[in-house]
Amino acid sequence: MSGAERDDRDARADKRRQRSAGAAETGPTMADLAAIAGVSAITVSRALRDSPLVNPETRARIREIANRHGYAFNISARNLRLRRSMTVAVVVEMTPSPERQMSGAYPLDLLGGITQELTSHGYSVLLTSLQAAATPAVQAADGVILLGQGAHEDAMHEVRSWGRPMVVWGAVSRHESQVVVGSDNRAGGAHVAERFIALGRRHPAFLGDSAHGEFAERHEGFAEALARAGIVSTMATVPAFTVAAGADATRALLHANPGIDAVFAASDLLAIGAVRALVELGRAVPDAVSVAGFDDTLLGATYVPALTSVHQDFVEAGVLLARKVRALIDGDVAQSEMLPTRLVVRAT
Amino acid sequence: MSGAERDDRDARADKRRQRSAGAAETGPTMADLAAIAGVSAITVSRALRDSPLVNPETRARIREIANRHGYAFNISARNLRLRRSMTVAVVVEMTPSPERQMSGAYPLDLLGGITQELTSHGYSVLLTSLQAAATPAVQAADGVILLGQGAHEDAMHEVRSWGRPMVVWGAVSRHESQVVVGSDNRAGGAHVAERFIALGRRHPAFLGDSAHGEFAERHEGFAEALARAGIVSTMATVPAFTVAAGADATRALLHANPGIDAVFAASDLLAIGAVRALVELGRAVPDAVSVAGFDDTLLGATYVPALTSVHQDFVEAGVLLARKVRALIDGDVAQSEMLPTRLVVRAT
DNA sequence: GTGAAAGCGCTAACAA
DNA sequence: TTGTTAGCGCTTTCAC
Repeated sequence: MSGAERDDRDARADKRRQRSAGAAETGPTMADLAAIAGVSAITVSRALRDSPLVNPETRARIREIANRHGYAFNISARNLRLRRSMTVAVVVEMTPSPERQMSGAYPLDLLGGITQELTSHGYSVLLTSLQAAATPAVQAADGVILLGQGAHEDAMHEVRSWGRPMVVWGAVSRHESQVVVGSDNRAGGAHVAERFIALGRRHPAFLGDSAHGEFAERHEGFAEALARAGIVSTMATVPAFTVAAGADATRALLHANPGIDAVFAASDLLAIGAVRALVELGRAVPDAVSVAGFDDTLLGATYVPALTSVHQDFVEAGVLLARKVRALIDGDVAQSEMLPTRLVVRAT
Repeated sequence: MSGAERDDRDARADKRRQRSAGAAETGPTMADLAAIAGVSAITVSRALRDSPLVNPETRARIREIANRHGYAFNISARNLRLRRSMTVAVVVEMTPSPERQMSGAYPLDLLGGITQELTSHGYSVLLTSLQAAATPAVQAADGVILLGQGAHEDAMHEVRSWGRPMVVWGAVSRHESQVVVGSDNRAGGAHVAERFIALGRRHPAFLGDSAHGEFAERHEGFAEALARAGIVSTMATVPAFTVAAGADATRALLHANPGIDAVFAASDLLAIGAVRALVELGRAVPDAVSVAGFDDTLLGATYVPALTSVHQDFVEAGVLLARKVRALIDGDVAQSEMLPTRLVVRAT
């Protein structure tokens, strides 16, 4: 580095220091690196982006200088210039409510898949709750992924109104006009039905709530598969998705229908409630009554008796969600998609 | 709006369309609003920020115009100008490993608290895994919150090397030089010890791993409180934090020390493993052997028998973590802090 | 109470 | 292969 160049750089830095007294120390800019390397700023820009336009030697030299001077890329400047944020907002329901109790770490797996896929393609993941979603940063996101359990129609409309590419996690069949990624809830329900049939069960019941899109799909798959075998199932609606609610509903169910010999619960939490109530009522599980849950949670697998449950792959789902927003952002088309489910047979 | 003004705005928009053909449609800018309102851009800027410098009527008018024209704030421009990102990166271990299995939704609660506190103060939450942490956006964050279980020394050093304000979730006593927020693990351990003592237990054991900072704290609090009562505890180290590992370690423990009459496991998962092994070995829980876990997970509370466990408030912890990075970012000081824990007595 | 000027750091477009 | 020019949209002086 020549003396003149150093002077140049120092002068710049001094100027900066002067202008914004007290502001955060900022490192060198591309212009600084350019001055040091004796090239123009645009060449630095190209070199750092591995543009084929720049001479390999020049690039190597610039790279080296950047490293040596601790150069930090200014992403705001790029985003301003490029008019995109390279950011995807993920809207999650994070506040657990009694009615929508978290049945495990599943959103975390979803988030893991999303983050993995997005960050490896240059995007950042902006985490928001629906309540705090209307911030400028979120509005500026290039795309939105909407997670959250339940009948989140409102959330969907709200987010859609932002006019950004959007992908939703949930019940595929319910939202034709959206790009939705979800598990094949129908097939999951059918798997359970088939198992109940194979076990010779004749009076199965479903524990859940049709207002919840994914639960409704599970019920449909279940009821249809049973119907094909000439079996009619009973529907028991729960007011909440907790163990206690599952137990209460099961007690009521058996009071009204003492002949029930199989229960398919829309979630593992409800299933555990069902097992608990059944045992209390003196019905042996699984000898007298079979039980199956949904989600294949650690909770269910660890419970005694270990719960038979329908497994879904949340990490894969997260990756898929991320891929689809990316496609949408790039102006490509994206289709809704269902991930396969499989029944994990355990003790119930 | 006068014809001339409309022309102005349209001209601008046309120009924009021309320059960046195919680029994303961009809405009006402050300059556009200014032209429409017949004021200068800086007045619009001030009005939109509720600056007291601007006449209330002018402000109202500008606000209205902004709304009517669907004005969207450009956060990249502001950040570039202000030289900060108004962003906090949250580094989470999201990929569950056999050795560090997720024992519940706790990081989600932490994330919930963090997001709530941060977004309500104008910050965005940037979600990253440690693997993908070195992206420009993360590097540009105004602050970093490091989550993640276990002995994450490496992660800490890595993140600290970025030179950003940083706050860590974990074992407070282990990292004097960092700002750490954690539960009062020692007190938690002591609570369990006191209960075991009150129950008349004389041969208690700890199930965990001292290499894990938080676990070590739990053990210390436990052992010290017991020692004060003249009781010596046994330490059983587990190779992993899973139900199976907890069960194996418990079997080995009882083989070596048949007289064990109480087990304090460093996590609920391990505790469940302990209960399982004890029952298999014909030791009644809690009649012959008392068991306590840590985290007060849904998993433990739902298990049969319902697990006695030490509760920590993760949402509150998240809020605290967020508050401390904010303080650090603002150039204030922040101290490490421990959150109280409490013992939730259930069936074991 | 309002405005003019200037520039944050980067990159597309168009030369050379 | 490299450089010049210009400007993304915002806000901090400093002036009126």
